[in-house]
Amino acid sequence: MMTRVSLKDIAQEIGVSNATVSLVLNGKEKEGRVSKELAERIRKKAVAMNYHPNAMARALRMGSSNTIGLIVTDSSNQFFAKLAFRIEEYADSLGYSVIVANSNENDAKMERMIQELKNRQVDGFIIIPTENGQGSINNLVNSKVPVVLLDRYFEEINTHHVLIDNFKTSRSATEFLINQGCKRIGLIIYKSELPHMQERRNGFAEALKRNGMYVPAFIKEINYQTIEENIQKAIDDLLTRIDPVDGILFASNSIAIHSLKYLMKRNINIPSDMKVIGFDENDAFDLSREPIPFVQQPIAEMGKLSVDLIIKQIEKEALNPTHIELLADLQNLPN
Amino acid sequence: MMTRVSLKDIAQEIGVSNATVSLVLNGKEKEGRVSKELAERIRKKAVAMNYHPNAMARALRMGSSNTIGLIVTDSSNQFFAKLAFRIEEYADSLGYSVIVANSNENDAKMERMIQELKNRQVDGFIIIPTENGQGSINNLVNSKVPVVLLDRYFEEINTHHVLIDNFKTSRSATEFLINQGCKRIGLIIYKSELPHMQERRNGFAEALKRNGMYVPAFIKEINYQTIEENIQKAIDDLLTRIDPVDGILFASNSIAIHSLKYLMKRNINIPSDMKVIGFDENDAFDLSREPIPFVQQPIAEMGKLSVDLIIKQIEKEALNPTHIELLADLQNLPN
DNA sequence: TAGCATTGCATAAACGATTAATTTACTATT
DNA sequence: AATAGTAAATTAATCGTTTATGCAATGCTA
Repeated sequence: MMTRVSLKDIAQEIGVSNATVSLVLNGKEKEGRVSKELAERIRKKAVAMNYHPNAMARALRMGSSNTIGLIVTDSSNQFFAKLAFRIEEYADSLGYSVIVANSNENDAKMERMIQELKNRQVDGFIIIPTENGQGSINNLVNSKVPVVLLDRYFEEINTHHVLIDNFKTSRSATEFLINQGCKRIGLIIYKSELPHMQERRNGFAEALKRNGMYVPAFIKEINYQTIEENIQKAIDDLLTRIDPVDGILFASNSIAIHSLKYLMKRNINIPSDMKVIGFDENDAFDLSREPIPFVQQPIAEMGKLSVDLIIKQIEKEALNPTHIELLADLQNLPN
Repeated sequence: MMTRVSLKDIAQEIGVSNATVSLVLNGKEKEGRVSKELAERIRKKAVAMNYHPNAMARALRMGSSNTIGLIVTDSSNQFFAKLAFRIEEYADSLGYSVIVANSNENDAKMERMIQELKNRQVDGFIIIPTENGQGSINNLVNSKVPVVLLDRYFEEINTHHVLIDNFKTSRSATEFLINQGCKRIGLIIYKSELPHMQERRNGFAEALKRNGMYVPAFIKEINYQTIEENIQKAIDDLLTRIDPVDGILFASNSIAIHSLKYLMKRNINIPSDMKVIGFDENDAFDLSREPIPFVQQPIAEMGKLSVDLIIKQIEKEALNPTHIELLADLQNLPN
């Protein structure tokens, strides 16, 4: 590996101190009072020698790295993948790099990733927290590390967060099914104490109660780790009742995908036999027999807002916890 | 931001030099000859003080960071997203971190990302190169930076690469369509000089020639940047001929998705009106009216092999360029 | 022409780790 | 008792930056 060009190399070539070179290359020649001609010579030399600053050395010295740590639960999930992509894209345009880590919905791994990213001197975190990751997040917030929670949050932790209004969104998704003529509507949702899931659940319940259609047994809670079996069982349950459901709301992207696969396997026709609506966009929703209606979260905007929030914290220090709740559209609705 | 605990802090607390602390925490107490009791005290203290080494300082001093730079063209594409996920997962199990960057199929951005990752002292690169990124890759290889090309490669650059046998795979995908009874088979493929695309094209042609069915006009080349319009035009062309095609091979994941959406819009029924086969898995393939046959690349294995290759280079230096070509299965075939 | 400000640059410490070289204090050997 | 050997630690240099401080030389003022 060819040895890299350092400040010192430029300094030696020109015959000045590396302090001078550093000042010039950081545009501080005014304050540093370096003569125009010398500054110009240094800049030329830097380009000629193909100099690039060592980000590690700089981060070490400065105590900051112009880097944002992003922790998602599963970067291979299309929703999070797009979110990560947008975040990287926008942060890049503002001169920040992003390091993405996966928690796999595992609290311990999230904690480990936080530590790893801290070791890498990231200036702040955008995090999609895991179910019981409250402690880890709390530690971050208490130690004044810039944090933005994304897509999910904790009631007890008063920090910045960006997400959609899950209650309203879920309610209107449910209302959509009602308007489609469904009489018995089921919900497949993660068993989770996280408020964003609770709100999806509550929004669902609210819509049904308003219409006198609320049946607790139609709500099926499943585990992330055993999603496939749980979904099959849930659907079997919902279908083999005396009063089988005629509509289902899927409370997440993965739930929707797995459910649709199983419904297909069971030869249930959508929407003639069963009407459904899912969360978060997926190519599959557009390509199924009939387009599958879904809740489209404003991914680019969520990404942009969380980057803005994290950078504000990084650069200004003081900022009152901002809670952003965006509206989500329903897509692929039948006309 | 609470100030982090450093080696020096531990050293001061215990009243020894930081050299001693460093030796102990790196398990070099034997060579450094530190007494058992002191070593134990140091270790205890480190845990008690919640010490975590500063990765930047270490990287700066050591000249390496235990980090792999991964450059993909689009991390929001399901194929690359899963690849990245597997790579991160496996590298993590070996004690390496991965930093993922996007090139957006843009040569200049790839070059910029290479530079950024270099600045971050990554120890090696796994890269899915862009169309004209040959120069950038060549520079890396020439300066002895560990590199593994993934999914694509360049004829002229003799470096490590991991990909599938695109010729054979494409040929058998085409043969599948032939066996399904297709008489006029089209191909939608990126206009690209990259050998992996050429091979997909050649494999396609080979299968047709063998069966006396080769018609150059059935091959439609499209641009990545204007994929949507190009695909629509390509499909329109293929369908409005005097001899319209009755089967299409899609040479990439995104091509397949866009094409399927358009075919659906045009009300072409698959597989009754038209038989197709795509590349790379996608949830959408399983959920469409009829499951869409596709070439399933061995993603986990590709990821694992490229990580192994890059780490071997990082740790051993000398290693003859290894060219790995894996076999890919056809999935979702009708029985 | 002494005094003072300004210009133009160099010096050196610091960030947090690693490690070769050195020092110190014993113990063992002859 | 002198010497050598070893165990246990310290010292100090180093990685590549940034930046506060120092120090000449020059210009300006009175």
